[in-house]
Amino acid sequence: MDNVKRVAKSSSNDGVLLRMGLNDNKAGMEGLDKEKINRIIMEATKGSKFYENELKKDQQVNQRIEKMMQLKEKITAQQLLKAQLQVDKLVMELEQNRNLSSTIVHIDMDAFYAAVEMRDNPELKEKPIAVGSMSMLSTSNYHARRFGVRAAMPGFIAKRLCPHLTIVPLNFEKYGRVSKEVREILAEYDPNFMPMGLDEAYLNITEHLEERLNWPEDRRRFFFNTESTTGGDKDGVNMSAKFNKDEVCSSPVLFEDDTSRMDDNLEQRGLSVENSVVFGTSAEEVVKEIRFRIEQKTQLTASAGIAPNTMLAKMCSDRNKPNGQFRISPERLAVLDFLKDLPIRKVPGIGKVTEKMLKALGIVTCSELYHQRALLSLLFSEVSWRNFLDISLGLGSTHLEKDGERKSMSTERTFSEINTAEDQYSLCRELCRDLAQELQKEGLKGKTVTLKLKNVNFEVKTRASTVLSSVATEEEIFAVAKDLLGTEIDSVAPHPLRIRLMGVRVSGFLNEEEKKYQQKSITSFLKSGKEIGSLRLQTEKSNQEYFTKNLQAPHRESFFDQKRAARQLNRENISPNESRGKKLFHDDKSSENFVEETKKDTDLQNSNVCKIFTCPVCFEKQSSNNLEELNRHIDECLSGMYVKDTVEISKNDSSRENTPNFLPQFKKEYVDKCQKNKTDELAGTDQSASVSDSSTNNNTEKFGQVIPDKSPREWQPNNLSDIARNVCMKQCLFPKRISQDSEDNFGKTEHTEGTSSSCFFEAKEDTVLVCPVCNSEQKTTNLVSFNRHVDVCLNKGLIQELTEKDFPTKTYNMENSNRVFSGGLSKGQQCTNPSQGAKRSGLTASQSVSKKAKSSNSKHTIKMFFK
DNA sequence: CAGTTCCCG
DNA sequence: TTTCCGGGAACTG
Repeated sequence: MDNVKRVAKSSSNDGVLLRMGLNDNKAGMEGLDKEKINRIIMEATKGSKFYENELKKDQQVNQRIEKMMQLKEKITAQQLLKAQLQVDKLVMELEQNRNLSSTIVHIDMDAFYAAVEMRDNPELKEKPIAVGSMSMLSTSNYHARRFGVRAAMPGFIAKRLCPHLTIVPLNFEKYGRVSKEVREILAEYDPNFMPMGLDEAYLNITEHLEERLNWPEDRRRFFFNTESTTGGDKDGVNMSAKFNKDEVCSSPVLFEDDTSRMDDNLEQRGLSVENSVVFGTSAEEVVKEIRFRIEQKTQLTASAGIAPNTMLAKMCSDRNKPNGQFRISPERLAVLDFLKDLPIRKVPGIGKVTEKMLKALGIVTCSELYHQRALLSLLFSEVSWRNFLDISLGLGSTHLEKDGERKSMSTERTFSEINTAEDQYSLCRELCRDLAQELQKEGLKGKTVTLKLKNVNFEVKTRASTVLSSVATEEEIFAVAKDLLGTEIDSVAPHPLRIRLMGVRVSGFLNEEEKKYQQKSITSFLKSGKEIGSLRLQTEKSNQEYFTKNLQAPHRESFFDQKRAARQLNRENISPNESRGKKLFHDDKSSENFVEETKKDTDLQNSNVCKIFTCPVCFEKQSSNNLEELNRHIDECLSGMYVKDTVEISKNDSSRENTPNFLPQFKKEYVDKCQKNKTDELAGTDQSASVSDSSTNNNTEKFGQVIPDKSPREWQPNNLSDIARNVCMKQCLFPKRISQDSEDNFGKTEHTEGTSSSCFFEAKEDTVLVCPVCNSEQKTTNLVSFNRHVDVCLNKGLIQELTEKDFPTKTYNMENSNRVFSGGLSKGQQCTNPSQGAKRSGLTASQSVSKKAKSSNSKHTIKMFFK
């Protein structure tokens, strides 16, 4: 309760400042006059619309926290105990699969944009500078940071903090060029390295390290660039410089690391006859070499982190910033030690909001995150708490997956207030045009169009619409977007819609197959069909007059108009190609003609002509005048799916008809079982529970240990061998988040109706579960019971096997357990290294079974999974 | 699927 | 005067 109150009361000013990145502990503000900075910012901020909105958002977060705290109050000791058990089973599994064999490097250019600008303009060197505009800064140099000037701060506020601040406009082209130079170097160490934006990258140097061992010294020797750089000496001896002699950013501190390597380096430097240096073969040396080469080539410094996975590497690169590096040695204890007092905010993926939520639970550091794992598993979604758990154990992905296909593309613009419909429509069209161009570059077509609006009070709204035929061209996107916009304009009418930002996004891209299908499908026919008298498909809104008027009306002179003019020019060049397809039924159509046409459409629509559509395939009159339904019908007609679908649907329906009779009884059984399970567990008579409960071991508590807690409530280690434990874990079910409205009993929390997220505790009613061990059909469809049965079966077999073969207890033999377990594993477990693969590596065993089970009506789904 | 929120650079 | 842009992912209804 204290917590609830405290959160609710927490001063809103603090909240806003936090939001604005001031108290942001992500980057330290060494020796700053924090008070003063905060005061200045408050003065510049208070009373603005922006500030009001920040307050509002802050309140929303507070409400979320309050809700969470209420939920927390309801959690019983039993629930927590059970969660602890389950989470700790998982912890053991995760520990077992911990992979420390990769060497991942995160490279982060120091104050990248600012550094580039300083390099290219000597006058800026000693000054506080920021890159961006008066309304927004992208980054600042370290000098400016001392005044509290930071990335993502509006320039005018920065100016108040630091009146001498020089603001340099962005020049992405230049940064891109520099970035490319850096990437060329990185590629030599890992051809598959993963760039993250212009100034960051991950490398997997595991292979390089191996090869490097056999390299001759000369291959690790690099020369100072005497053309244009300092040459890596702190005290000057500037080996420069055609030009740029004086403006080298910060003095490199390349060999200033902690280790004994330092002597070697000194030695190497001595040997290097003033202008070359040889790097060693360790990971640290490799990274020093990379940073050295980056600096020689670009005169810019980088920071780096070395660790067994990407998450850790990223946090490492932050440690000795700027121009430093840090390594976590690939040992479990080193990892845990690094995390011990690390504030969660430093973890990539944990931002302001999450930080605040966790803080409300008393969690600030990663070790606290670990200690509260059971509670978190009850308060947060599966994805979230699993992520928290990974964080607190220092687990992350150990390989660099190349970023997959793009999922959406968007463009948006901020401007000073626009409040007339015509301006808004033309702006919208312009955005669509931009977007269409970009889409075309990548040859993408999407089915969902999202319109984003931010009103003058900084409130953001998004409106989306998914259409059957995918869109790609300006007209196609605009056709959807203008409807969305129209709805919004109407919704505030008769008041004007006052916006400061508009954006258009296209998502739901077609895959290759769908593209093919799309091509031969009716789409183009349909689209042109709207010009055929009998098929008027365009639906128009009441604000249509605005729209038509708008495009014919003269425009204000503005940035956008200029841009539009430029684009128009551009467009005219490409339009012959672009619209060839559609000209089947059009004669030459410029956008003006298009407007005329929509107007006609509107007229027709308004006068109630053409209410009934006729399918152009089967020539049947359609009962609905809904465009989408018609489209669907036609698509189905075309692909012949219609017939097939009907058959399938009716089949399914009949099978569903059986369930109602079955259901009530089943439910009763279920509830009974839950009740029983509950008492079983408490009494410790349940077989699977007793395995883990029969403990003799009492480890001392240490953060991150497999068996960490002495508290009687905590899970205690058992005296089974690792292999037995592991198999036991394989069957582990994870706690389900307690939902807001589930204040009822223990068993019931697990059970909610069909479609809910609790599905993974329960198979579909009409499935039959077959135990993969004893091969007998199980009566229950409750996965908890089922899993328990399998546990029991397995343990029997295992214990037998263990006594027979006398396994060494220490070494865990995956192969063997797979064998023992063969048939019992589902997809997720075939992977030898679950949870460390993909960024969010999907489902665990029990989930994937049940999710599949749920998604299918087939009686044999579960059986299949055990094949 | 639609809408919103969070997070990152 | 003045508080960005674009993208992915997750959650909710």
